[in-house]
Amino acid sequence: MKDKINMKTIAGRAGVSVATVSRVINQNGRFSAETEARVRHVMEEMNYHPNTIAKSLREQHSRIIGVIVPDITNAHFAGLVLEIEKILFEHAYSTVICNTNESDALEKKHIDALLSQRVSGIIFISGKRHYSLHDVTVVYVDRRPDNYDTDSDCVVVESDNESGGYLAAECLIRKGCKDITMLYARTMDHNQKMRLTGYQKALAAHDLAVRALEADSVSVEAAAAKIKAYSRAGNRLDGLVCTTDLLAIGAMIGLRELGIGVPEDVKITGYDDSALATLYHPTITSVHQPVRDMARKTVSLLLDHMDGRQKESARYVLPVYLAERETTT
Amino acid sequence: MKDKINMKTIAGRAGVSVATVSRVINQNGRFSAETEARVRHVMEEMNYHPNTIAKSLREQHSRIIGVIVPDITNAHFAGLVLEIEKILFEHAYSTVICNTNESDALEKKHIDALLSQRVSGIIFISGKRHYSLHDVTVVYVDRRPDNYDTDSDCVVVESDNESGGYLAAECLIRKGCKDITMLYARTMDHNQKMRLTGYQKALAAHDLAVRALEADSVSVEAAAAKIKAYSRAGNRLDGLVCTTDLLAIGAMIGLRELGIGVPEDVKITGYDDSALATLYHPTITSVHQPVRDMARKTVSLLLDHMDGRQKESARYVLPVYLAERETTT
DNA sequence: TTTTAATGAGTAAACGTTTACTCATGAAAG
DNA sequence: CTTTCATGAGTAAACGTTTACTCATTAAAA
Repeated sequence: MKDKINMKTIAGRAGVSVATVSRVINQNGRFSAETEARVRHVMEEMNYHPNTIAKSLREQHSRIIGVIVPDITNAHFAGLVLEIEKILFEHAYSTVICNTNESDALEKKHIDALLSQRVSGIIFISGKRHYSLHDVTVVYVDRRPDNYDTDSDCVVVESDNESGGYLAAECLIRKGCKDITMLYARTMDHNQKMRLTGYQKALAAHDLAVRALEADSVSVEAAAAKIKAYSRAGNRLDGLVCTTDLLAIGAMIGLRELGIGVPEDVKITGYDDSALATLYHPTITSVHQPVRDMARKTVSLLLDHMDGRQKESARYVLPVYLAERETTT
Repeated sequence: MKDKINMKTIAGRAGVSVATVSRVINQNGRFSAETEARVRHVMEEMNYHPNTIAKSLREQHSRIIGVIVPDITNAHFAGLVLEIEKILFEHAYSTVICNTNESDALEKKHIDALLSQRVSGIIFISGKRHYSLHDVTVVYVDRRPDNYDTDSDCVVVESDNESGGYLAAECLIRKGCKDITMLYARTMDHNQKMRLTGYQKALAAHDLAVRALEADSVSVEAAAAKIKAYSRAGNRLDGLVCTTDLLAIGAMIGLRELGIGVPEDVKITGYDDSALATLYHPTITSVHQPVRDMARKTVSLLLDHMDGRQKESARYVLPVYLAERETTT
């Protein structure tokens, strides 16, 4: 094993003390230009990388942010992670990713591991519960924790789900639909509820009857089954607001099997504006969430709270828009 | 600021020395059952989490693995990351995610940051270049680095792209296609080339003419444009092997605009067996890569090399299979 | 009873940084 | 010529662990 190279090595080779090397690296205290040049040269030569672990120990913070996400495979979450990681890296933070696979036990384990790592902060993407982690600043994005109301010191960044539901429903109404239904999945979190609320408000505003269908799960099969059952039962239907692009696709598959055309007979909206929405045939009208803005806001809030620049808890709701496509023409 | 709790705090409260606390935590040396109970109780009580940073500094390794990925948004990469993170976590390793966005400069920066963090290992997902990082063990997955041949100490896990190309072509031949073409994207890496090779071998084995189309990029639009131009130029076509599901979808969109039916007039295969393949209409026959196995193999190789249990470089090629669906019926 | 061995637990050094003190040098000010 | 002050750079403590040495106590062996 060849001997470790550390500051002492560099200092020795450059004929200075470790303190001076540290000062050069961090552009801190005082040092002459020629000292700097000599130190830098040796560092290059030996391909030296300052040991972040020792630095973290000394400085008492790790410059690591933990990101807890239910499933990185979900395109919407992946988009958020991508942006968050990018922005954090620009601020010289590393991102450690934690997949919980929706398991509470796994989430707990991940949190413990992050606390042991003395992460500078934690971002929960679509986190269900609010943990009051005393020593570390926490931001929730994409979903307000279920116990939001009870506990106050909680920072949340969401998109405007109620408006999303409203916009989708309003679009169908504008296109002349009279028998509109919403299709959501059984596992209904706060976001889904808000979308439902928006949908209800839009219909009420136009004196239309409010109906809703609950699929057993957020899957193509469940959506197809539900919509087929609904249609076969003789219910009239010419507009469908889905809480997810996947549900919209499932619905279309179900309707196709019944020989019902989209958008001729039934117009449909999805939610999330995922890649699917533009690739599918017909292309899907979908509510677009400002993923990049959400990531930006999340990171800036996190950094502000970490610096102590801001203390109060807050909730930010970012605007959405409707991307109109073939399913509503 | 309330005072830090560390081993000394715990030791004091439990009436033992820090060494004993450490031994209890790590189940190392000797200690009595009642001492253990007392220590554990105090730890619980104070909600103590051992400081990984100090531990890492002392033990000279971080138990962090860096995963460098071009784009976490790509479903295939996201799947790999998900599995890798899961397996690593089971082995008590953390995963720090590094998106390079295909930028060499960013990749370099990420590598420097990882080396400074003294990561225990680095996994390159679909990495272009092979870096000889002396101090850290490296495994490449999904793609063999371009300079693989020149440098020897390099561990690679791939799936069998040549077989994939062969299987896809063979399926079309079996279904009676005579005028078969491959559609690939200009940015052709080693994997794409292997798929092309497999395709060529299959056609040659059945004495069929080998043709290939190059789309300007791996996008729906480029694929649609290319396939329309090819068809309008009067070329016969009844089978199409695409190197990506996205290209397959693009091709179908282009053909649809020309009134050409899939699979009646032209049969098509995709590659990656992404979510799109089963959701699209018609569902897409696609080559399935063993993502989970690749992740497992990658992690086990990494751990073995880190332990020094294995030293030699190696290349592992995992088998693929063809998921047949509507586009080839 | 004496010797030997096993057990439980403490002491202190080391890991690689950062930074509060310190100090020598030389220039400017008196 | 003395005093003051800015500059450049070194010394050593601290961050929170782990672990090689200790050593006292007690049990087993002789």
